[in-house]
Amino acid sequence: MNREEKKRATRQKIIDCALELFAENGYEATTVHQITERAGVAKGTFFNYFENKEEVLCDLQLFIATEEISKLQYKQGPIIPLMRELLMEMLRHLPFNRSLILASFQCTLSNKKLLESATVKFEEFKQVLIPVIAAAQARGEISSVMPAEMIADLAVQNYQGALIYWGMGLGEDKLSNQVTLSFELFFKGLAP
Amino acid sequence: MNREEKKRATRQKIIDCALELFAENGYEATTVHQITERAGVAKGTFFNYFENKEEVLCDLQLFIATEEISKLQYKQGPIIPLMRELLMEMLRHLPFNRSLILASFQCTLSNKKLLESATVKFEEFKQVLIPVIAAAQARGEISSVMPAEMIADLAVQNYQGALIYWGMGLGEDKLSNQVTLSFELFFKGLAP
Amino acid sequence: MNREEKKRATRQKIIDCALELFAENGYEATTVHQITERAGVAKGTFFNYFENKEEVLCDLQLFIATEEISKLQYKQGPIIPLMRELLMEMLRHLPFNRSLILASFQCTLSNKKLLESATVKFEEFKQVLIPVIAAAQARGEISSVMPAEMIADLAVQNYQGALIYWGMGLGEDKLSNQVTLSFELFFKGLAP
Amino acid sequence: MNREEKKRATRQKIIDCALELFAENGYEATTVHQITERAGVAKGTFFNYFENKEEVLCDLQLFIATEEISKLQYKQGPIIPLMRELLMEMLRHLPFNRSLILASFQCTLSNKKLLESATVKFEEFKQVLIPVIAAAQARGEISSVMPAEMIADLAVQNYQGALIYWGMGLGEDKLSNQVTLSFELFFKGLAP
DNA sequence: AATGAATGAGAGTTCATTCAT
DNA sequence: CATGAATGAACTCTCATTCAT
Repeated sequence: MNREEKKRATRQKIIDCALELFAENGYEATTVHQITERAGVAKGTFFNYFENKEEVLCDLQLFIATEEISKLQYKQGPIIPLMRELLMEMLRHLPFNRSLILASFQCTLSNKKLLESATVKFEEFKQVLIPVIAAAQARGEISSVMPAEMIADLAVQNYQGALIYWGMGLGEDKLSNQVTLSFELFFKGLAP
Repeated sequence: MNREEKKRATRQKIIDCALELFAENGYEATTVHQITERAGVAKGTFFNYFENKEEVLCDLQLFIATEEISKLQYKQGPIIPLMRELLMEMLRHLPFNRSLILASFQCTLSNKKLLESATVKFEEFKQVLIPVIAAAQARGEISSVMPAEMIADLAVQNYQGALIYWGMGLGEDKLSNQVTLSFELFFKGLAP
Repeated sequence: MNREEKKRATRQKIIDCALELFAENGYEATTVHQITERAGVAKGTFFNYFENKEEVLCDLQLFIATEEISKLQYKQGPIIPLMRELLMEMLRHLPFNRSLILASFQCTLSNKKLLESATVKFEEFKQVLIPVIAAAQARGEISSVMPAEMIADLAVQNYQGALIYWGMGLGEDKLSNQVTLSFELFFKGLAP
Repeated sequence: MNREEKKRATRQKIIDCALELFAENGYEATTVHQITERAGVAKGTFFNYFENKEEVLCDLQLFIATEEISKLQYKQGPIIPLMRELLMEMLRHLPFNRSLILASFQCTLSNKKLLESATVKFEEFKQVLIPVIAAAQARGEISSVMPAEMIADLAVQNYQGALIYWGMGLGEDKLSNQVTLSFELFFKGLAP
């Protein structure tokens, strides 16, 4: 392992331990000392990699895999399998651990910047969905009773709701089942 | 205003200012000093009313009006109007303010006791819903493809999801619209 | 019980509870609130009787019954029975409780005024003893190897030592036995 | 001075200043701020070395040099010179300063753990003395009127009594004289 | 005389951050 | 680049004391 790799490894170790601890105790209650201790580095090392404690948050994976979403707009075909595929893809980027999901949420809510950024991402998600939904409506695949924008809103809400609900320890055993189920019902409701 | 009333007023003032500040800055970032300053009392006064900072949280209204829910089990009639009525009743106990809703969530997530209590409440909500849903299925009002428990799970998730989504500043202008919309789609999906 | 008596009773109740608590937790660790709570009065009442917390200390019985001591100088006869009588008399004014004795000491040491006053009292005790001892030496009752002042010093030290030692839970079961024993040996050492 | 030495120096400086201040104002009345101010370090530094304020006490020298005492049991010869030697050895470990002695006592009394530990040490001291005294009685060096245990009790009491008495500013100028004098009389009383 | 809500200075303690080594 | 001792602002919480009732 050369110097560059070692640095990346240290950085990642810190991030991983940080999220672990955030999941256990919450963002505010977690101290830099705890993080470095678990990561096996000195306290000062933390500040060689991050300007301040808040900055680790920005490196945490959020619930929204922006890249996956943006790919959606170039895809074609019936909306339902498309959405299923997208959801599965997004879930692949999430931790398969309830408290980690919840911790991500807690961090997001406890930090103005992060909350803002999450809101923006949701909004982007929605903007990508709208034309896809509108097209599906035009093709008669789903009901046109509601405007596409409203449906997009409900879809995003549905996605987020499933995540938090599951993160709280409720619902199906596997997150993917919880999300799948939610969207099954969702699309049934949208049947034309 | 006599002594007893004054006491109650002081206590309420502290609670109100606390929630306000939690909504602005989050629970952890809010200091007791800020709370008392805004409430116009001395710092020590806070601790005459609450054993510690954490305890104010317990006086905060959560998203679940347990009493309203438990009434549900004694009611009769078609499930959809019943649920609509329940939802409206529950919303009446919530603050009509996005950041207050979000702050409630943040507080819940930042405090183990509160999180536990919220989870329990959701579970109770679910348990009340299950027989109501099962009965509606028996009467053929809603689809029996999914077991009642699963539907109950999705209903609670839907409720919570709408609240958070709206709390983040997304969706409809009015919370009640957001919730109504969500459940409209939800019940459409459940059509037999 | 008339008004005046009631006042005295309240005052005494406060003093008693205070010493009790001092014995349990020490002077500094005892709060006025604890005292008034145990005494069954309101916090404010404490300050109707004492200017401040420190002042209760002054009302506490110390280890030295000054009055008894001063009587000594007018008494006559062989020194050993005289001293025995004095000691027994002094013990009668002490609490028969190890932790109360120890608490008295702790209070004395934790308060400059009280320490000063205790030192003065010991000095007075010594001054009363000196002529008595000198007279006994002149009568040949006790050894003249040591000057009277030195003997007086050792006597007072002996008295205090027995009290503290017993207060710590060590030595004889009964305080009077511990003191008697100490002085028995003391006087044996002083045999001419 | 390297890093490790500097650490030890800082720690010792804090301990020294703490005891100084305890001697001046007592344990409870001394604040961590005062200690660090006098030691010339920041307030936080105190807590890098001690978990809390109470912990400095544990580093304070008590009145009983346990090691010296335990050596006693392996020594032989007439008891009186043996005891003289032991006492002198023990005094060598004590501060030659009245208020420091008194402060040690006050700290001991103001802290349950410390009091317990001091009582245990006194008890140990006694247990070491008992066989030594019994042997001396068997050899006819000292009177057998009192049981060895009782004599041990009085010896320990005598030692402690001399310390406190001298600590209060009374008695001989030098502590060693006060202790020597006390034990001279003590052993005279024990003459067979 | 008794009450107890209000006060606020000040206590112990925490912890993100710095910087000399 | 890693270290960890030092920092000090800021925190929660305590409590003797006051004073309107």
